[in-house]
Amino acid sequence: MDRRRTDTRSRIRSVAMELFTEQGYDKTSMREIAERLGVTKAALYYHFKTKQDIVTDLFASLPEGIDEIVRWARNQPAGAKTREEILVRYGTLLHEYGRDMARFFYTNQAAFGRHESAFTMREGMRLLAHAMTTPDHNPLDTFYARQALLTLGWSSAMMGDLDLTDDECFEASLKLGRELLQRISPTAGHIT
Amino acid sequence: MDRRRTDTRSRIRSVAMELFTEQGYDKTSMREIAERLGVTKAALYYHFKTKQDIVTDLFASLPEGIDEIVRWARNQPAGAKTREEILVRYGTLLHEYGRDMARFFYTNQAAFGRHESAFTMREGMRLLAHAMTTPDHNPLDTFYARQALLTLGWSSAMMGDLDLTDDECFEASLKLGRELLQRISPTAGHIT
DNA sequence: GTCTATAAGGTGATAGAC
DNA sequence: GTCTATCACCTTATAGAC
Repeated sequence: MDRRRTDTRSRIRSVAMELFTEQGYDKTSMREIAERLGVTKAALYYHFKTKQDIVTDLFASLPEGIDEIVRWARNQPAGAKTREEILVRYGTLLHEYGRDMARFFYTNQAAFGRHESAFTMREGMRLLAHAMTTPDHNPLDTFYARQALLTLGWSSAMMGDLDLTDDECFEASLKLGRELLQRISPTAGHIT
Repeated sequence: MDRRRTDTRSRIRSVAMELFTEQGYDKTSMREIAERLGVTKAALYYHFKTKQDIVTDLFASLPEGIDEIVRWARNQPAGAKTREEILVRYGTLLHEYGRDMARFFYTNQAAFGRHESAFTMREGMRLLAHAMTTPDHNPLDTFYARQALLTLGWSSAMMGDLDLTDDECFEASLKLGRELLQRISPTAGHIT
């Protein structure tokens, strides 16, 4: 049977995720991952060509999710309603991934700073804020849009120690995000 | 004259700051700092015992600033007015340091994760949110307080590319922060 | 798929001369 | 204060046997 063909691969994924969130991407070595797993470094390199590839694999569907929102938004009329829907979709996307993901990305920004294909939350957030302020992209409006989106990201990343469930955090930050969007000029995104 | 006694030391500080914000703390090596400065690594170690010491030195007055706010808050009556004043003081503290500092701390969280004396923005933010929700520390109120404080941090850290001055960012995020604080139960912090 | 062994080079940090 | 030289160790990644 090859039912277990991908077993080691997925064990690598989960151990790596564990260590990355625990101590950071840069501070976690392939040796460490291999040791906790009880295999050798070389075994890791059979499954993943590089260290970065593990991360890319872990969050493959995240840039896809962002991209999907952007594409969806393109076919919508610009305005407050679309802005809010983008916010909700972004929040839902992060919420589905869970707290570990958000914490991982928000704490390890430096690790994926200026690298070729590496996806960053910063980039995703900026893309969505851009879509939310179509077509004028007023700087102050963009500022508000970004802050609203960041509220969603941080809600999972920095509030883990509070006595609130994931769902409660999600809902609370969605409320805050919506409120921040109200600051955007009501005429933005409308043909005048 | 020993007027220039600290010249190299301060040049190290500014070059290190430059590289740290540019490419992250972990990805910047002592060799790199030394090279850009035109000195040897050993010279660096004359001025700073460790790499971490450079960072600690760069932001020495930041934990002091936070601490001062916390101490001030202890002598104030709990309630909405004190909460708002904490927010303003925190914002002003960050604003005075400038964008580079905020960007540095918000992007390099992983580098100072679980380390002895290393100050983290996360920790400072949590202390202040705790002070803002005295004495009951209701989880949802703490959530709102943290989000309000984070708004201030992000304004300098993630908005650098927008066509807004530092002052404009500061004022805009202060407005947002104040608004978020309104969510905190009006009775919080008052003797009932 | 996983192993041993090793390449090739980088890291923070120190000793001791000048 | 700054240098050269070096230590001890770690890193990512690969070749080739099993």
